[in-house]
Amino acid sequence: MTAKRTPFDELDRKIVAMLIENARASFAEIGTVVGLSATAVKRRVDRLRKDGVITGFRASVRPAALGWRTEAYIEVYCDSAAPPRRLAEVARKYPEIAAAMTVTGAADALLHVRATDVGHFEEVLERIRNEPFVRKTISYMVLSHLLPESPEAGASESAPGAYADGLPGDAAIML
Amino acid sequence: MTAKRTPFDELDRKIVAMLIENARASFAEIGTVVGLSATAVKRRVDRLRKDGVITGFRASVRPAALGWRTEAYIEVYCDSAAPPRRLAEVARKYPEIAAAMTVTGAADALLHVRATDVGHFEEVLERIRNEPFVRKTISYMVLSHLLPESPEAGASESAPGAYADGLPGDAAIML
DNA sequence: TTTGAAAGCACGGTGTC
DNA sequence: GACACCGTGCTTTCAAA
Repeated sequence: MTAKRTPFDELDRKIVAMLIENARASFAEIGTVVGLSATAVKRRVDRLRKDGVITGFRASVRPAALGWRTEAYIEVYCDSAAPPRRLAEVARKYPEIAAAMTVTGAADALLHVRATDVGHFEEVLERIRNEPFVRKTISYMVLSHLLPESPEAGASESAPGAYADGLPGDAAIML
Repeated sequence: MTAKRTPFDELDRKIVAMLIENARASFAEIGTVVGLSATAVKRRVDRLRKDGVITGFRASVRPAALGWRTEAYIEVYCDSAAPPRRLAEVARKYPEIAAAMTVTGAADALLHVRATDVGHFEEVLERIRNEPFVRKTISYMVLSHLLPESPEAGASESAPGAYADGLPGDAAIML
């Protein structure tokens, strides 16, 4: 069966789903659930990593528990002359920027920013606004999360989503 | 020493930083780096989990590799009579909603949505707009990411941030 | 399948309150 | 004495060839 080299089959789906829920699950444990030997599971995991499906294994941390208590989204409007791509350099420079992307709509880009408090956020915002190609910004402070503060927050998180076995809310999985 | 029960010391900081980079690191490996025995490391990790600092260990997955190729943010405007809190129920119902939060500004809430394609997204948007208390929505499609598609995406992710050892871009850590 | 490594657990030791 | 923390030795389980 599967002589045609299936890129991503049902077994892979289950394995990925399990690793999203618990990245420290042993190969043997995964194997008993999906009906494979530990060795076979390892081979598949290695392949999934090599193919870029699984990009890493990381601990999920509650930002607030570590002092990151302020969160905001910033719409960035750039000079018509400067490409929003230049924001990538800025985003890499500031660790407070958890995500940066170009978007449709009036703004050129959207930044997801984390800071320890409002004072810290103001300082970060000031630095961004001082970038030469930034014309204007609009900030939206996050007041409270309506979902189990998942990965979106920046950390990957628990939250037993509900898309088959995998969960977009958790790890953006289709499965 | 440390009789006063330190909530989060330098050792914890290092351990968390290592686990964010690699959730599958062995306790012994962590121990040699931070200068502790494997047993001591395990005890601290157990404590960090119990205290809710570490919320889990998860595999990071590239959403596009699994078919989630469309991403958007949706501003939601609610009826003045209905509290945006009711969005929490909606958010839990739809696995496509990766994050939902109340925000400052004109909108009542901001949703982070993932879908397989534009057609899928349209369908999700339609369901959200049909919720009785939703008055209006404005969608911002994500065109491209300017950072290594980190956790923000929904999955927790790599992206070698640069805040001391921990990285907000990665796991929103203060450390 | 086999061999070395890691996890898990009970014990004993030490310093502070 | 009552924690809270660490380390060692042992057994079971797992990973890697």
